[in-house]
Amino acid sequence: MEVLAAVFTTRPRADGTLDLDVLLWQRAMDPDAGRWALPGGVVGPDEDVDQSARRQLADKVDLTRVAHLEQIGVFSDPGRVPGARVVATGFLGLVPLGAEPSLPPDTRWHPVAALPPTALDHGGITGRAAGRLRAKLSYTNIGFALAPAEFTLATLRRVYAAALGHDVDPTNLHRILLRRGMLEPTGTTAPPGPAGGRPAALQRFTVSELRVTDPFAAFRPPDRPA
Amino acid sequence: MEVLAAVFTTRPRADGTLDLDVLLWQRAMDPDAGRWALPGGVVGPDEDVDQSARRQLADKVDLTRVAHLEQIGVFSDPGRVPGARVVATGFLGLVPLGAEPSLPPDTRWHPVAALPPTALDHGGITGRAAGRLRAKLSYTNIGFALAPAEFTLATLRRVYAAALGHDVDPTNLHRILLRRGMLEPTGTTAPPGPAGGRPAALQRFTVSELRVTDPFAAFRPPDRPA
DNA sequence: CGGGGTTTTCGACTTATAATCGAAAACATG
DNA sequence: CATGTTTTCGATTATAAGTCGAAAACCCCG
Repeated sequence: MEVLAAVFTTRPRADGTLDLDVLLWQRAMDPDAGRWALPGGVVGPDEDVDQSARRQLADKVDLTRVAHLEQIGVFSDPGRVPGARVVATGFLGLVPLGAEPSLPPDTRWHPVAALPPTALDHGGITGRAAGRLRAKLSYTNIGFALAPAEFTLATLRRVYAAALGHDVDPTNLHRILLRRGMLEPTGTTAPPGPAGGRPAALQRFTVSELRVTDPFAAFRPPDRPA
Repeated sequence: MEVLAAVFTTRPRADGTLDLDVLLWQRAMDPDAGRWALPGGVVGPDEDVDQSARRQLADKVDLTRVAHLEQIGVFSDPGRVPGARVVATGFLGLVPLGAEPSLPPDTRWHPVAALPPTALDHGGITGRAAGRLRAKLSYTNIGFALAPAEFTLATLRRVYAAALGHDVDPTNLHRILLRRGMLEPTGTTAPPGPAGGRPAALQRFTVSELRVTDPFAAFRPPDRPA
């Protein structure tokens, strides 16, 4: 029994936009030596898989500030690794923008849109994790785990755009997150950029743990509060 | 490594409404002798957990017509069972209304709303599975796995009401499922009940595998098709 | 065979939420 | 202080869901 974590963050690109990256380390030994793998390892006898995933990230890639970590599924194909059968629990992890830890050698962030050759089934696990992230961005407050503690709406827009893979409308983003009570202004403003312009109000997420908004109010009972 | 499946179906109650039930068997041996447990068992060396769950259901409770089966998570607390640590993968299974198989002795359907004393952590797993079912009813076509092949809108309403735990509006149910392209009329009608009344048009789900409707179109890019 | 009772179906309206657009606000620079 | 830039927000439109009630289509009974 092992755990494998696809840890994502967004990192600045040259053109000012952000890129969705996943943390991978390059295998030195066979099988799949030279290919890139997800961090993880064997689950200890006195920990559950969630604790184990946290521990492995701290131990192996010095990653202690994972803002969110959740199971995405069990990968148990008998042939997923050569030799004896190893069952893996896959995780989705998120690190806020700008909170990247110093990485050990052989460990690097890679753009999810252009993965290097991946080891074993780690590419598939990464894809599943990215899909889960994209889905949850639209009906949960999971953005808190990708955004910095305080941020401008323009920054949040770039974070969402990077994770979703398409541009988002800033008016909608603001109004929807406000309506759901996920966002609130800090009261302070960020200094304007080099080109001037109105200074942006700093925002924060109201809660820093996963909250689900009713995906659909559909079929709602007559008397239930909205 | 074991699998445990919370298999649900809806069954008629005396008052004409439906009840959401889960399949449990009564343990004869310790630990937790006499308490009720989820069907499942140890994963074999040449099968993955999904195949294993299907096999166990077929072998142990003669359940071959599970219309839907999906992972809901890994349960790995070192103390979840006495003795050596056993990691379990939990599953949500669904059986259509009226498709109940003949059950082995010691195996019975129990109302989810009033579970008998459950073994180990099986009550918690059942709760998680029920929550997943309720969530997916509102943004997927998962109803196909609870409804018969053909059904009237009134029946579907009762199925949804049982699974969700609250009444649903038939007009909304119809219009929403139609709009999403999940439902279509068969062209035939069901005979009216003993009290007469307009005969109901028979309906069916258009697809019989899980389809997710965009939970939110939120943040949609300007040019993406709806 | 026509009226009253029953159930289903659907149109019409209201409300809630999201998408789009553009103008106003608030700053920097020359 | 005029001009350019970025942010913010109000106004409008579009889409989806919730609510209501009437019409449709059947039964039974007198």
